[in-house]
Amino acid sequence: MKFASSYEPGEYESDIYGAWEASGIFNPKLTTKPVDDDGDGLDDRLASRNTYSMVMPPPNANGNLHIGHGLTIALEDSLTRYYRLKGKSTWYIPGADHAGFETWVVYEKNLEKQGHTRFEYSRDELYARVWDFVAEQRGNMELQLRALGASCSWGDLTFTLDENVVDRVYTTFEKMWNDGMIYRGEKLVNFCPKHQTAFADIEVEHQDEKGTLWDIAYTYDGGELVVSTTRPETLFGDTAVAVNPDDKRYKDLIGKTVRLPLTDKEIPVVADEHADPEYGTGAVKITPAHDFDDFEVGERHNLPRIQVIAEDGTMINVPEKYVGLTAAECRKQVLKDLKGEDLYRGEKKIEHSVAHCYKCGTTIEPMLKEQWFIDVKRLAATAIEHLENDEIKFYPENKQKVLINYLKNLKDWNISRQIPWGIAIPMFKKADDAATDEPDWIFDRRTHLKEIEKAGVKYIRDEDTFDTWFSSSQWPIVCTDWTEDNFNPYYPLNVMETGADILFAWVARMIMMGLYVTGEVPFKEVYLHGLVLDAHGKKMSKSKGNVINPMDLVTKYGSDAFRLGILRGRSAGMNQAFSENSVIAGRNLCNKLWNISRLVQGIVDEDEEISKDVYTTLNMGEDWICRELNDCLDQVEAAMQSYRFAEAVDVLYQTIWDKYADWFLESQKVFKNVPLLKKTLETILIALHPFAPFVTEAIWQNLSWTEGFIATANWPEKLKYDAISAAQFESLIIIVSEVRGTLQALPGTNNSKKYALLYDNDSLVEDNLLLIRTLTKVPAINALEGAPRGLRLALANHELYLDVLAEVVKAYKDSLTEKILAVGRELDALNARMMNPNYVERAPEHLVKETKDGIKEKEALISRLKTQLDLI
RNA sequence: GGGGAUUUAGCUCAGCUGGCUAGAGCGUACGAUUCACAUUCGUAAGGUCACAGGUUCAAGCCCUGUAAUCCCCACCA
Repeated sequence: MKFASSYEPGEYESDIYGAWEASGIFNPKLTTKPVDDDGDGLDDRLASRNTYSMVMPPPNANGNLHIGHGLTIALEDSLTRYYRLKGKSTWYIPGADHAGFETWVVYEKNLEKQGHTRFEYSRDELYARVWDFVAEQRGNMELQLRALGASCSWGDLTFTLDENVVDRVYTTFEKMWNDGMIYRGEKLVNFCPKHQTAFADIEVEHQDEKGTLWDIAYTYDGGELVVSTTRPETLFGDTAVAVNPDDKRYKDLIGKTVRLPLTDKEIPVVADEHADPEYGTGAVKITPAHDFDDFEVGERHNLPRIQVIAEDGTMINVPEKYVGLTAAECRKQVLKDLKGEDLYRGEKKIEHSVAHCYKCGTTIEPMLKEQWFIDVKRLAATAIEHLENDEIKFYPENKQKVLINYLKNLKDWNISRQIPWGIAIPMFKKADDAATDEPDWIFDRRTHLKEIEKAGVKYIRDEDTFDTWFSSSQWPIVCTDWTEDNFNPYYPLNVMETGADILFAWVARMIMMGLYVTGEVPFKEVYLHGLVLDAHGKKMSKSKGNVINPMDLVTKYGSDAFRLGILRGRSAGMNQAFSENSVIAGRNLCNKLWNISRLVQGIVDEDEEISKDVYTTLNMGEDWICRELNDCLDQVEAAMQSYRFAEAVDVLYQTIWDKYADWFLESQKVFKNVPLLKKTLETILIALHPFAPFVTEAIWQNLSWTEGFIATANWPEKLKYDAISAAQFESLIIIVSEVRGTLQALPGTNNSKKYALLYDNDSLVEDNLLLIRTLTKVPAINALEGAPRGLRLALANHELYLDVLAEVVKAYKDSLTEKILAVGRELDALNARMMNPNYVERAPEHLVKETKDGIKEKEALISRLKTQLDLI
């Protein structure tokens, strides 16, 4: 016997994955290069284009997968496998991320542990070291993807630092440079003093904190202007004081100057909307080099920018006594000195939000730096145009609007990072001593060289690297091997599946860059998943100790169980709870399916004649299951079409368990239809395969009559059945359920063994005596002779009695009365509906008819129940 | 300040274009059991669909308002 009594995933999963991978079935059938086998000069692929493509959001190359990856793979692989069964040339392209900043942080910590710092090495040395570090750690993640069943095309795995990625990034950058979309600007950037790098706006986290607002007097002849600030230490960088133009209090001061405290400087008073008359004193000190708003005020009024805090967080360009102090020390000293000079005018506690480094939590210091920026106006405008044109369908739908809203307010994109671990920015600066007419900066791909020479002029490499999102934004282009001069059947991607949290950081940028490079949107649909929360809906975090490791669950319950479990109760864009229980439910389904197969194989084995392959339906249970399976296939297909994964899994669960096993297979213990058993089992196995690939394949390989891999089977065709016969089985289900329910409700235990069933004038029952007896377990079913006796069942169109003594019926009286009342209430509701002339007139005809039929049925039922009650 | 969500059974969630007599899993209660499966089988209890109005023959679903919870963006001198 090939089938053990329970399914042990650990015994099958890795072998199955190995066999799949070795067979090459995960590779796309169509190439990305032109094919002309028939020699007609036309690309043959155009005719046979039937593709389904998707890229995997690349997990960190040297990390481990977390629960979010588990969900990602469950979603993406289900789609991939579904469309593969549907006959598409599927291409699920795996990736690995160099995870610029993340990896750098880990590496730098490592370096520090060994007593070194980044400053001891050149950028090239650091890059080489991190490369080795990553290479050492690499591979785990890829094994874990396999364990989760990801049916991706491994030969096409793209690492974000691969040569072709860098190539594409440089090509795009060059195009943008030539198009004048790249500029070098001295701007304020979010700078983390600990990590010594700049961040994009999107990478900083704001937190509400308590702070102090100090009032400081800026004097002038004949008075003083009191300003409010949370950062007194930056006053040395003040180049103006702003007041609101409508603020009557300060009207006369506009255009005059005031004395900058603790210095002998005079700074102007300017009128600017930025000053809010309601806040503080209504007068704001302007420090363009250390505050984002002040920077803008400075631009409007052409104010100088004086940097007073250096990258290491100490004071520069300040009076002698403050130089070299840390910002915090300087603040203390300044406050003390202000008090000493009687310029301190009080303080109050406030709450304000402060930017922090998302990795280390250090307060972000806005820092004046020369950086590379992308002018996003054109990119954003084009993206908005295509989005408003509905060229990309979003799941959930509302994200389309959210994205457009974001793009409308997008600021220029800082793409420089001061981290060695990344793609070098291919820009070179003219050496200082080269006084020629040549441009200051030139583009060149030779980033492996520290300096280059062009037309006799020496240029020195910019040491910065690209923001990871700049290269990631071209991921669909790179992964599908898209080129300018070649038709590509896999671009645009059919779908982009990723986390809702990176809608702005990644999805927005892929759309902008995809359009810029290829002129087409990079994908047709976007599915965004939310966070996986713990069982109580709380965010998982190490500090809370509620982190669930997907691989632990895979080991414990199997890969399929994990996939089924994590898809359950999940819908697009929502943060949703997850617990081991749902994985257990998934495990149970796998085991159920295993045992279903075990039973079917057993019946097939006993079959004496070699059965025909062609099935026919011979009795109503068989017609019924065909109808139900067709219905199930319809629902699964509809669900997959609109990314309702949980619903697809749910429908399959119900169909397999409650319909196939509980009713159809039970009925097959009476009538055995071997060809149909084979056919229907194949149907449910294939339909479940996208979600539970391993157990379905394990069964497929163990069954005696199946061939090849289920992973490349054809999606099942609809089954043929007789509709009337199928409907009759529905009646039989109602009869059996009523018998079971009534037997349970009767006093005593083991009732099903005690009481026989009596029927009168009922062909459905008469024709199915054995089946009903098997399903209800009653000892006998007899034709009623003479007057009715026993307990009449509350069924509309059947004359069925349980052969029980009068006293047992009496004990059942209360239940009977209750039942009559319940049916009465339902009848009243239906009658009320029919009494409403508007309903009869305006509701669709079929509903009115349904209501009428319902009334008749309930009336008949009540009269029968009443007769029964009268007999007692 | 701007934007986006959520609120349905004890818990976690479905309920797509209004037709609902509101579903599932888990949990609970009761019962079963050599003969595919205790990772099992059967039966049942459990809901003012957050609240208040409105539209409609008909509202969990649409509209208006309220409350609670959450997220994102901007601002906070």
